[in-house]
Amino acid sequence: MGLDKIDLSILRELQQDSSLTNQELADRVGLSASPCLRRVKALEESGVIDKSVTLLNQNKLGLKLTAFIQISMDRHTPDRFELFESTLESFPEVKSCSLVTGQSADYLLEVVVEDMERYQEFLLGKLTRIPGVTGVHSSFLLRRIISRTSLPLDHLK
Amino acid sequence: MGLDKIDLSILRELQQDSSLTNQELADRVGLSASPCLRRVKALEESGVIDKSVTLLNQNKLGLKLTAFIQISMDRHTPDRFELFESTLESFPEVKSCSLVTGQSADYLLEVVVEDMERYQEFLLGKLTRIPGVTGVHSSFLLRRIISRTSLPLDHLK
DNA sequence: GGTGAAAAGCTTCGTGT
DNA sequence: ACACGAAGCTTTTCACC
Repeated sequence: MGLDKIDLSILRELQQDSSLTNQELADRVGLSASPCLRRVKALEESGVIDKSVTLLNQNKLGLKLTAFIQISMDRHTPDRFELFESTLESFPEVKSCSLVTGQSADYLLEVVVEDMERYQEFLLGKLTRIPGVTGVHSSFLLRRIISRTSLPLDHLK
Repeated sequence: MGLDKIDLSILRELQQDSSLTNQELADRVGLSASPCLRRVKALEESGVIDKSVTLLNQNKLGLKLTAFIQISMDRHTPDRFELFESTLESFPEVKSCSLVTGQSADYLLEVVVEDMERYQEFLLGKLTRIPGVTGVHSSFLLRRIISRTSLPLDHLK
């Protein structure tokens, strides 16, 4: 699964704009249409390309509050984790949830809601009601400095 | 900027797959091609739709380590922040960087690298060399439970 | 919101470098 | 492996209803 310069160039372009036509993409990476399409298909086939999605503007949708929540559990047993994770799946407010290492927390969540009132409802009405959740530490997004959907291809050999 | 049922339905579909043809999208939301395209264009025009991007598979690219880093600064002065933020922009390892509230940290970073050795290089060679960076607390991703590129449209009126 | 026709883009060949 | 070109098809983009 060796990726050459051109493959990386294709990935870089598509990471920034998946709505490019094959012709435009071919021009940008210095190829003609057919080999370009071949490469894209191969990248999809190999799984390097996962999928293409449309990103929405949170603020325009009225979702103005982003919170990062660190959560610790009382016991580290499989049933605790399973219940927590399956419950979280049903909460639309949860943008991401990661099991992480560390003494201070077990899970790291990113939650998106309309305002502080909704956040409070989420915290008290949903999150802290899950059995096993003991520590909850919230911090709120003030300003997004960097948000790359792109992966760092530059420092790959 | 009122979004009706159909608009939300369009956004839901595109958030999951931006490679849908207009025809397929129209079928899914129960519209014919032209009004469907009209709505999509309007959503782009209004800025609700930001852009479309291709997502890559981190592991297949050899980027196997994700770290969450909490950073605190010695002083909260504009020049400190500006230098930190502009320096971070040049680090390809940084997937996201957010200025956040809280006593324990000022910034929250998500960093993606190939392995622990690269991470160490990033931490010692790059991050901690930025003036003003005092506290650095890392935790590492064990397992991704939820990762939605989608925003929660379900609980919008 | 729907229809239909023209324009543009994509796919898949084959041939040649 | 890539470039080129043409046929056949789907999609997009307009008019207009």
